[in-house]
Amino acid sequence: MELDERKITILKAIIKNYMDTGEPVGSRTISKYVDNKWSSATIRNEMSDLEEMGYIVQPHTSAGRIPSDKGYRFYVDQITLEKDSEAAEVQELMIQRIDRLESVLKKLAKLLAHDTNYAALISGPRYQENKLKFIQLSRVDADKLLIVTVLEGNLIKNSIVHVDDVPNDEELLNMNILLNSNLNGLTIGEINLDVISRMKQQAGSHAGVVDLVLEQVAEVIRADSEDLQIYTSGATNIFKYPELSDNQKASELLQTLEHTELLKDLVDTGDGDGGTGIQVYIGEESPVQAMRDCSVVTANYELGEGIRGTIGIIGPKRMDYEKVLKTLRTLMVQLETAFKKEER
Amino acid sequence: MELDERKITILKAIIKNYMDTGEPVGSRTISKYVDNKWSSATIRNEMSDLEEMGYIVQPHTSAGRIPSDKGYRFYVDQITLEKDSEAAEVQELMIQRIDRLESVLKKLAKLLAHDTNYAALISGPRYQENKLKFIQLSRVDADKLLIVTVLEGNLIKNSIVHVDDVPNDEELLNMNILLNSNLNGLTIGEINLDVISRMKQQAGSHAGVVDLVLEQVAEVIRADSEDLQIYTSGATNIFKYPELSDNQKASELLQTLEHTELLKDLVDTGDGDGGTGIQVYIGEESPVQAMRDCSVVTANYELGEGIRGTIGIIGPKRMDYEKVLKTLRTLMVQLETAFKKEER
DNA sequence: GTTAGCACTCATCTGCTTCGAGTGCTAATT
DNA sequence: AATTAGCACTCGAAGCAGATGAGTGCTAAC
Repeated sequence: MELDERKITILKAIIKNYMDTGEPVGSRTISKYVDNKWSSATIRNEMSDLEEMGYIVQPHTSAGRIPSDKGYRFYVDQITLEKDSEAAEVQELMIQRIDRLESVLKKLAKLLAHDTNYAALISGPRYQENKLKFIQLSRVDADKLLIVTVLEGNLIKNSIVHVDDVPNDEELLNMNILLNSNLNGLTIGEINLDVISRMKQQAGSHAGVVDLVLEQVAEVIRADSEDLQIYTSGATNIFKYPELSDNQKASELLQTLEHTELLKDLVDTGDGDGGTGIQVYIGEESPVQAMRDCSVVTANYELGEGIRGTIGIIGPKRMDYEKVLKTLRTLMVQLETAFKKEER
Repeated sequence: MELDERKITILKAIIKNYMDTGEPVGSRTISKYVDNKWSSATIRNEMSDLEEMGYIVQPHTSAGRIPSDKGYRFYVDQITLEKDSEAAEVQELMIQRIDRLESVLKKLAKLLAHDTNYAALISGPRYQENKLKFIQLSRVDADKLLIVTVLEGNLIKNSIVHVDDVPNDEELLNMNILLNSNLNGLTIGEINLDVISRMKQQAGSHAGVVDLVLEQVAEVIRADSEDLQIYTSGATNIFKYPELSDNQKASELLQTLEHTELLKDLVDTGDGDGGTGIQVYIGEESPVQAMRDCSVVTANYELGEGIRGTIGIIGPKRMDYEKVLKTLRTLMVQLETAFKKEER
């Protein structure tokens, strides 16, 4: 059977109506929706065909139809086809200043959740290669040193350590030079025993401090590459959609959103394909079990120097794909622009 | 009427039973619970009295009784009286290393939620006086400066700024000395025009950089004192308690837990009274509207140098107060010990 | 090919009944 | 005087029957 013009119109009408109401939609509703262009009986016949073809389903015999995953998929593919040409209209979004990327991302997630009325998710930037760029030791207390570690991509980490034999100012200066000249540009794998023993030798009486510092640096780098940070926002928006908010489902979904490790399949896709790819997972397509009744839209951002992460929207299958896709596309542009500007 | 021995026994029995089951408890249940020491009829009479006195209520005529807020209050007061003498048994909790206080607190909340099966909340440390302790400028790129700001209490903040006229290494060294000698020990209020103009004068050709730095420092301090950080964990645990998990209530509660600003009344109490005070809010006693069906237990931690915050547990009114109080007490001790050790 | 008409299905709603846990009260017992 | 047995009563929960109505599929007419 063919998906002719009329079937497409009807399918779209069903999806649109269902998006609005969340209720199964019947033949008369559609008939009215198309200004009685076709009678309800005709619509019924077409619906019967559409059901046979798998685009719509009946929750039970005497109810209207709702779109199936396949139906949504068709709709989404249509949208992306149509709208890809249309230039993303840039709304004024307030990304004023990237003071701390992390906090900007959190705010962004909040904004996004509030704007769309769906749940938003954002993964903190992962840095492809954790190369050391800069290390600085300073004394902050009589017996404490502050270690500032800057990684490639301007990711900054601090730690404070207690030392027993505190170097004096001049020794500190030398040690900073020592550290930077030996370590800059290295990844953690490249800091081997050879490098370490050479440094210790050069450090002389303060070899112990070198050990401490290296331990901290290793910790910092490891922590960063292991802990994938994922922030969520607006999780409770799901209560706005009856089909998701029965107790069983809501609980499961919210629990999943609370546990970062369950979400990593959503943000881990950025490996191969390029930066701004947008994925739409409808129902069973989702890699996350608890989201089989939802749709998930994810977008990968990439902010130069290999800093990349993922932004996602989680909502009911009847989400407003058009709006979400557009919002995400716009956001990507803005985020990258803002970052470039800051970067200069 | 007097709360005699028997009434107290019965009241406690009702509360204990209700804690286990979450169902209203009847006279026969209690009779069995006390090994038929008294018949159900006697219990009924006593229950009638207890109801009149306001310690228990009937959800409806033909149901058993459940404790009222007043009943819980009595119970909790009893516990704290009895157990205050008992030394808190220190379980081995893994607070290995305070590398970043923030991340430790987050983990703690997670642990706590998991341990108790209630929702946990933790407020990031607030610093009483944001005095500057140390500032350091370094060049990290051809045209970018890293500003590290350490506040009293070893709170470290970083920012990276772009500058057009980058000072050379020697100038940077001088500028660091200039910044530290002028600003150390000052609060933001104390950095007035007088100080600023004096510094600019001394900075000579790089007065612009001073401006940039001061702007960042001000931002850092302001951001820290304004944004009260509150982390929650295990929010979805509330689905384990039927009396909280009907859709309306669960949604409201979860929404509240998502919005930091609604929680600040819970953590803001630390003003007057000393460090380790533990508060128990039962039902209507809670300062937060959405928690009128819950009980909330909060504890204030104080980690020297005026760093203080709050840890809280949110659960059903029939929470295991004994366990929660004990856990929190233990935690406070551990947290302070771990911090002291790190501090040395 | 389209549509009107009609019998049929089935989830939802309403009212009714039954069931039983639990109460309060009274009278008997200790 | 305190305790207890006994009994009538209350009321939510659960189950069932019928009414309702939205929506369908099918057939026959246009």
